[in-house]
Parts: sequence; structure tokens; C-alpha cells
Amino acid sequence: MAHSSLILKKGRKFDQVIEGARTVFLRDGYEGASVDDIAREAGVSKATLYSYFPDKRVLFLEIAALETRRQADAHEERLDVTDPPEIVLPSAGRKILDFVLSDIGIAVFRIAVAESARFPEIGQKFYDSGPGLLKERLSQYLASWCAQGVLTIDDPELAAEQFAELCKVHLFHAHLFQGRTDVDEAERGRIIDSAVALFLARYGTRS
Amino acid sequence: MAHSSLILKKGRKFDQVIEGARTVFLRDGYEGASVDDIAREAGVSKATLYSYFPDKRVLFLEIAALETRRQADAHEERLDVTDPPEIVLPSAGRKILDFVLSDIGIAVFRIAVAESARFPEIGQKFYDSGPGLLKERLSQYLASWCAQGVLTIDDPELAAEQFAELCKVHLFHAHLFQGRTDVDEAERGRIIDSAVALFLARYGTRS
DNA sequence: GCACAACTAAACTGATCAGTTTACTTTCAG
DNA sequence: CTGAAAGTAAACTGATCAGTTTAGTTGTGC
Repeated sequence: MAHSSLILKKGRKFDQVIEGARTVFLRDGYEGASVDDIAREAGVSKATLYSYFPDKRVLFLEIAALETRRQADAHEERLDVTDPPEIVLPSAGRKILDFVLSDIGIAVFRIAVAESARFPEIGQKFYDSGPGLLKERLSQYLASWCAQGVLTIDDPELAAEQFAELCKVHLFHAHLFQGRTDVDEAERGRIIDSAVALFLARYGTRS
Repeated sequence: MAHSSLILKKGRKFDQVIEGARTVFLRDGYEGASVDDIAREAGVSKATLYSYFPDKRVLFLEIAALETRRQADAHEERLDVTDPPEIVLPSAGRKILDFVLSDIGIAVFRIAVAESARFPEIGQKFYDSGPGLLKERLSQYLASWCAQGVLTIDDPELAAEQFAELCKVHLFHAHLFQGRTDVDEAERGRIIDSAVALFLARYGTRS
């Protein structure tokens, strides 16, 4: 008895295709990736690949969707409303910064920026599952502490985005445009501390 | 007498080629642009184009360099050190925001992000003539007002980048990823006002 | 008005690549 | 064991495109 694989849509190598496409698209971008490369990387014949996906574009959109979902999952954990901003903001900021400096974070950003002119839904999905989702969660957290009088924020959504941007300052551009991959712990900490201080100087109720 | 055109390197149609390449590269990106398209757009034969530039890559790098120079020129005007931060910051912020929301600003950013993995010097040049130059100018301005005790900033370069990022909050991503081109004056003003307030709450000496 | 450089249209080369087809092999459920 | 579904390698089609070549035309300084 045992493994009734009802869930398998069709084909044994579907996952291999997805994994190969992911690798190649993230490494080479949409234009730079060739279908032959993907098939080779996936360890699958081109004919098999084309039995799953009608064309390169659809395969790419599928990968982009999966990858943005994964991005969303990385930000999954709700912010703990019971912890105060002085605790939550530094740790949330660190997670944001670590993600946008990661290889996968940079690769997805690069592709979203490059291809969202050609494929508008890619830009939309990327935004919704990345910056947009973060804004939603963080603004809810901020609003709940406003209600308690610990924070004073007239527009929590705007404030959430301001905080997120402050966390990326300097290092994100340095990595994206100057290839600086050598960002150490201390430097990250310095940026986040400054972001939190700047944020709380304005939105924190006087201590 | 008259027009001794000593300056002309060679060729009467050099400028046409540049202009055509600019149009097509900014519209279609590096991979998306074809040399035939560029020649047609420039109103020039392919052979002429190839008499000026050895290959597509060099032509692209030339356009990217010119375009980033132009970007730098747009930020040219030094900040007037005699005006106080409450005057300078809102107007500088508006200029930053207007630029990054302009068609040309978005197009150059898209190409810099997409191609700086393939052509590292593009990322470097873009950074130097855009965000880097701005940081330099703005941090000098900030430092000069620190000396007078009006501002209190331990790291003016970091603060300059923080301010620049705050000015782009929300609207830049909305335009880049969601194609929102309909950003009105009021919304821009709201973002800038909030950025200035946030910045001065922390770095301004108490009023 | 001549000589020479700049320019042209168009054809061509060689490469790459998306997507298809063919003839064959592997896998596995019943 | 068997037959159908899934997969394979490799050749093929048709298109695009960077870059070259050819044979001829235009513009211009002198």
C-alpha cells in the first residue's frame, strides 16, 4: 500500500524543472537564460520541459511567483505585538537588511526591476509579497503601539515604509551597484541602530 | 574663415548615432535593443554606426556614461550653504523625488540595476554620478550647519543617505513596480514634508 | 571639378535560440 | 508481463541578431 501520490499533477520531473529554472533564471535573468541551459541544469530533456510549460515566458512567470512567495514566507513571522518598539524595531530591521543583502534577495530585486517593464505582473507580485507585505505587517504593529500612546504616528503605513527604507540605507546600494559583498556585522548594526534612533526620535513619545 | 570644426572627432553623423542609441537603449534595455533598430532610429546605416563603435557593448557603455553624466548635471547646482535646513531640505528633497520619478530617472535606474551584474562599471558609474554625488554634496551641506550648531549629526554621510532614501519612500517603488505614473503634486509634497520632519526631529537642534 | 573621406543599402555569415518533431527507451500501475 | 504514460537525445525549423562585406553614392575641402 502506501504512497498514493494523488497530489502529483503529472510527470515525475516537474520539481526538477522548477529547481533548474530557478537556478538559471536567478543567475542569468530572463533574457540571459536559455531554455537549453535550464533543461541541462534540471537534468531533463527539453521536450519534457515543454510538456510542463507552453513557453519560456510562462515558466519564468511561474518561477517569479514561487520566488516572491518564498520571499513573503521569509518575512512570514508576525511581529510580536507584546514586545515594545525598542526591542522589535532593531530585530525587524536586521531581518530586513539581511534579506535585501542576501544573494537571493539581490537576484530577485534585479529581475523584478529589469522585467517589470516587460511583465507588469512581475513588478506587482514582487511588490505585494515583498515591500507591500512588510508595510502591512509593520504598520499594524506600529498602529497598535500608537493606541497605547507609546508611539505617535499620524500615518503608520508611511512610517512603516520609512523605517524599511532607513534599514537599507547605504548598504543596499553598495551591494547592488558596487558589488560590495563584504558587509560585516558591525556595519549592519550601525545602520540599523541609526535607523531606529532616527525613527524613534520622531515617532516615539518622549522618554 | 568660419566654422573650422577642429573639434569634430570624425564623421558627420556621430551625434545622430548617440541620440538614436540613447532612445533605443533607454526604451528597450541592453538585450532588448537591436543594432538595426538603433541604426534605423538614428537615421544612419549600420556600417556607419560600426565605423564609430567597435561593437554594441562599447556603444552601450558610452550611452550609459553620457546618461549618468547628465544625471549628475541634473543634480549639479550646489546647495546654497547660506540657506538654513528648513529651506534647503524641502527643496532638495523635491528635486530628488522629481528626478527619480521622471521617465529618464526610472529608465536609467532600471538599466543600472539590470546590467550592473553583467557590466560592473555601469553600476559604479551610476552610483558615483547619482546617489554617490548627491551624498557628497548633501553631507557637506549638513556638516557646515553642524559646525554652526544648528544640526547635530555624528555621521553626515549616513545622514545624507538617510534623507535621500526618505524622499523616495513609497512613490519610487510604486512607480517602479506598479507603474503608478499618476503621482500628483500633493502626494509628493506630503512625502517630502514627512521626510524633512523625521530628519529634523533627530538631527535638528531643539527649536 | 576632382579626389577622397564619409556614408549608404542590402546582402551575407555565423551564431544563438525558442520551440517542434521523430524515433526510441524507461517507468510503473494493474 | 504488458501497455500506456513519461521521458530522452538529437536533429530540425524558422527567426533574430551582431557584425562584415560589397559595390556604389553623397558631400566637401581645396
